[in-house]
Amino acid sequence: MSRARYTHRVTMASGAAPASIFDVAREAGVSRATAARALGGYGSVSERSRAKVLAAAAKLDYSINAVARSMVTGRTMTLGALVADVANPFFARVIRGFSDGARANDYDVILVNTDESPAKEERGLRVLMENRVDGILLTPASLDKHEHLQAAVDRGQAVVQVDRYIPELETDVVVVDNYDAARRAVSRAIAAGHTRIATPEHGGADSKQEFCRITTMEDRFRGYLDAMANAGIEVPDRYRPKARHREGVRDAVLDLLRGPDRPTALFGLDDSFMLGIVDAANAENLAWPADIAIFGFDDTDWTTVLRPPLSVIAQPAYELGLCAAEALAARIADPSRPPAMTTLATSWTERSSLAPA
Amino acid sequence: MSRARYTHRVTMASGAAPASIFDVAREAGVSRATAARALGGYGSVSERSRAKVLAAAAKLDYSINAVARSMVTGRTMTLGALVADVANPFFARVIRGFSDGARANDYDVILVNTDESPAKEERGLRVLMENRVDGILLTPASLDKHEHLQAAVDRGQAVVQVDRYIPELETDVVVVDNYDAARRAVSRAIAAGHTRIATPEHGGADSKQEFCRITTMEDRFRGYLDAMANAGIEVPDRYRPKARHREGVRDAVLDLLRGPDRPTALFGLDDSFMLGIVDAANAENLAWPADIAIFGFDDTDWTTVLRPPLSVIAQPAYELGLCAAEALAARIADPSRPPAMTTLATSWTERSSLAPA
DNA sequence: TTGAAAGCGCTAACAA
DNA sequence: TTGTTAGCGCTTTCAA
Repeated sequence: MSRARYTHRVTMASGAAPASIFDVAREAGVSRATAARALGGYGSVSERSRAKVLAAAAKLDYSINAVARSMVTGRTMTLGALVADVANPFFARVIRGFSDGARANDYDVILVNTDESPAKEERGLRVLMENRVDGILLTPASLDKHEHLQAAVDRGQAVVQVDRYIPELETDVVVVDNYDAARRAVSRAIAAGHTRIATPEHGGADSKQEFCRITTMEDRFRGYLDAMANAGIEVPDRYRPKARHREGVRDAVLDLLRGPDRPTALFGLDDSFMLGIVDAANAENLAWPADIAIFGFDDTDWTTVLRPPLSVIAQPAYELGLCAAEALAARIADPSRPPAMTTLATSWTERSSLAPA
Repeated sequence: MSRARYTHRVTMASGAAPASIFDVAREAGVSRATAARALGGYGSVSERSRAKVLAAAAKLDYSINAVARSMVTGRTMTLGALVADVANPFFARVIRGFSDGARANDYDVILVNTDESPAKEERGLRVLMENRVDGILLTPASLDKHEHLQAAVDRGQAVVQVDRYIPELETDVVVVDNYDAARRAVSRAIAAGHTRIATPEHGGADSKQEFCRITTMEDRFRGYLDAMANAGIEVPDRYRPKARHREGVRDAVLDLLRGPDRPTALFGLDDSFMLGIVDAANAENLAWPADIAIFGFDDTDWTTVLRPPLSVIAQPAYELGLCAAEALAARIADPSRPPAMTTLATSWTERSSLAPA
């Protein structure tokens, strides 16, 4: 019986067990159900009861036990964020947007990093599902390995893919127009007079980690290739070295800059690629745009601190996360609605001239 | 009776309710207790039973319900991160470290942003406590308003303060040696020959948000003042304009650069201050270190992309979060141990010369 | 080694 | 409007 429990509590150290709804009900002189109704704001309660309950709750410093509530409602009011790496500024902004969107819909956010590793992704997914999150934001680690994701979706887990996506997975998707953004930016450079435009491609070996294909990078690269092709410009293989990470890109670009037919423009596929490109230009003592034009993805803080500031494609990272939260909230409310793909617009900000010297 | 429930389930859409430990037990032909012991790896179970249970679990695609487990164990194996803003690269790295440290101790992380607002902090704290997190990482929003934090600590909530702290709160603390780092860096600049060193101070009005004092910024500023005082250099008021955010700092520094007695060096108290300082130097077309020396806090990506790269104080942001997670794990394991303050070392990286022209 | 049964704190169906 | 009661899925005594 409950009595035993309360007798027990008295013998415990102060503050050990927080007041339960039972305590509040007793203090207020009503039943648990009435107390729950008053505190939860559902059902009907008389003004008098409500006042008594609220007073009792305040007196006892009552804090609802969300775990117990989840137990019976079957909903945790929690969303999972399974992203590559919060320390990456882009994902950090996505998560901020997701967090705000979740909050606006009364959800909390559990964060798990995958480091783009399918194995960690699988582990993280399991953890989130064990915690019975109501929905999951996912930036899939790999286009290829995703049986675990398929299994989760098959089980009915609400999932939204963000930034990149696995086409086979029938989930909501929130992305930006990567292909178009890249194609338009490169076309802009071509229109400005460039023909020798190089773009380090995402890929290549890495001792630490297997390579995982990502739609985002592939779409952007396709945009580059198509812009060049549309203009009738051939892209020599050496203008598209495969590289990863700031350092790898730096080295690849250095090779390029020191070799024959030096490109007149460099296009960066994301923030780390841009950093590597600028590193290489700095190392070769090239000024932009006089010696070389630099443009590419992600309008991070630092792009405006350079002299001159870089021309960039800005992604609505925050909105990506915000939309993802809204998509999940909508799907949870109506699981039967067909999966939707939301494509947010990027914006092109031309700062330093793109024209060749 | 349970039977009713299972009859019910059959009529539900496929995949609606995941298998419970009851289902696994039935499938394996053992009791719930035995199934739980086999699955949870506690108590004693015969090899034969264990095998049967594991096989049944695999067959039913069983996923333990962490909510139900928390209900009975009284632990959620979840930690809360109540930080200013994940989108801030510094906090993003702290959170990454925290997340890794949590994972290493089998905890998950719930993330809540406070935007340095005591009101949001209070709300976030309530949410986390309602979710019965086992511990909370906190970057307190304000030195002044913290009754809610005191209440949480009084209730026995495990808390670790990170980056900055409220001395009155008896909790574990993980910070860096802000005062020392600032004092040493400024002393270094003085030794290099500077006397006119200006430092925008954290403060001033903001229409959007009330101002909140933070130990971190105050410690750093004290370090600057003491370094100057120790060298017998007087700091005119105009060398310490109050400012906030990149833009505010930029404007304040512009004033300074355009006025009389232009400083020969600028010290930035954090990443956004550094950005504002560089913005101002760029706007005035000043080159560093020839026209003005720039140095300060946070070794972010972009400080090495400038030409020449900036001299900076690097904070172990990741380790800050990692240590916080360890501190919480230790406190949860032994709530009676006395609160400890961990101070991590910063490192000074001198890149561009600090010497005045 | 196993099983029966109590109960964690809450919600929700039903009855009064 | 209120109270009674039956669970949610799990862990954990206590017996067998």
